[in-house]
Amino acid sequence: MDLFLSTYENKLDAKGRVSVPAPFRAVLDRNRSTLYIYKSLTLPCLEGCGPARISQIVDAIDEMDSLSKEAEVLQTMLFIAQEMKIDPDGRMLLPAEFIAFAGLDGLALFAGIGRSFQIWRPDRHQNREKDTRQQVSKQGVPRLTLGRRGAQGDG
Amino acid sequence: MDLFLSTYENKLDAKGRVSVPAPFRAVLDRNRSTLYIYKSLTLPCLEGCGPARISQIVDAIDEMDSLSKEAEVLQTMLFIAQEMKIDPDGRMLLPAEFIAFAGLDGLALFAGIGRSFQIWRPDRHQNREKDTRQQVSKQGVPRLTLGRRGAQGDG
DNA sequence: TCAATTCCCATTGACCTCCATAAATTCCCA
DNA sequence: TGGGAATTTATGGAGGTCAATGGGAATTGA
Repeated sequence: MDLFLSTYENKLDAKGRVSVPAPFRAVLDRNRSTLYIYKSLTLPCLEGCGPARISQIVDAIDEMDSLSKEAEVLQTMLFIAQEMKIDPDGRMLLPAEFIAFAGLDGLALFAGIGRSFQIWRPDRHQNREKDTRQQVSKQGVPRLTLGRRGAQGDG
Repeated sequence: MDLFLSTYENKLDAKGRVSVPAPFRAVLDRNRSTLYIYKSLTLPCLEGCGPARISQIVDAIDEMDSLSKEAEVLQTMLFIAQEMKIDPDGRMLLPAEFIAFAGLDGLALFAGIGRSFQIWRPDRHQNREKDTRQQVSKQGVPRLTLGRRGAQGDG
């Protein structure tokens, strides 16, 4: 199974170019997938995904009342998403608006979270892990039910 | 996957000409599709799509009582739609009525929302993203049935 | 003939590709 | 097991290409 995992910290040059971590590129190449980046609706970071996730959103919109609040949220996800072209050296060009939104300043931290990944300003991400550990020590961890769901063909 | 995504802001000149964003043209060209523009029935913006979307509307009308109010609404979408010619430089000529309807004044913001796109006066559109983020912070993101095995590996 | 539209050309600037270097990792062989 | 070579990756810079845009000429139609 193809997954985005681990974290990588790469430099963001003055033009807004940043290398997509090679392991992430490998996942995309394997599926001949294009890469979509959008500003998170809930966190101060960027998110990246492949076409499958985009298709889900489009299909979901067609199923619902296109004037509902829910549909509008999903439509927002579409028009804030951008298709990224990866150059021959494995870099993508982040629009200035995205850089500003995530507060990136010369560094970009890629955090793989399974079927998608996030791009953080490194120091913000550090706080995030710390905060999570604090919360866990207070409230414990969520239930993690590793049912047979995950057992289906992974290879 | 042929979809309209992301946003682009182009200039509208004194003749009413505006460049159709190259990625949108690519989608239309790939399907040898003509472009249709019409005034939104519900929002102060224009909408654009290819023949496939028009066909969906036509089919929907055929399914319903042709004398019903609902059919009349959908028929309205059809007779206000105009086929756009795209000149050799990738521009279309917006009718004065369309420009006035959307309140365009020298700028046109194209917002891709999947199988269609919208054309907004930029300042009107800015509020939409902001409103959506407020909505999300209150209500959360709509459920996207992350279908079992929606995993083509990249989502 | 006038007005509106379509086509053509030139300019600008953003984007993409190419090249070159440096660092890190992997591979190979002793 | 260790060291060195080869490959891969990350990064910086420069140039070519293409999209966007403005202006004007040619065409069309009333």
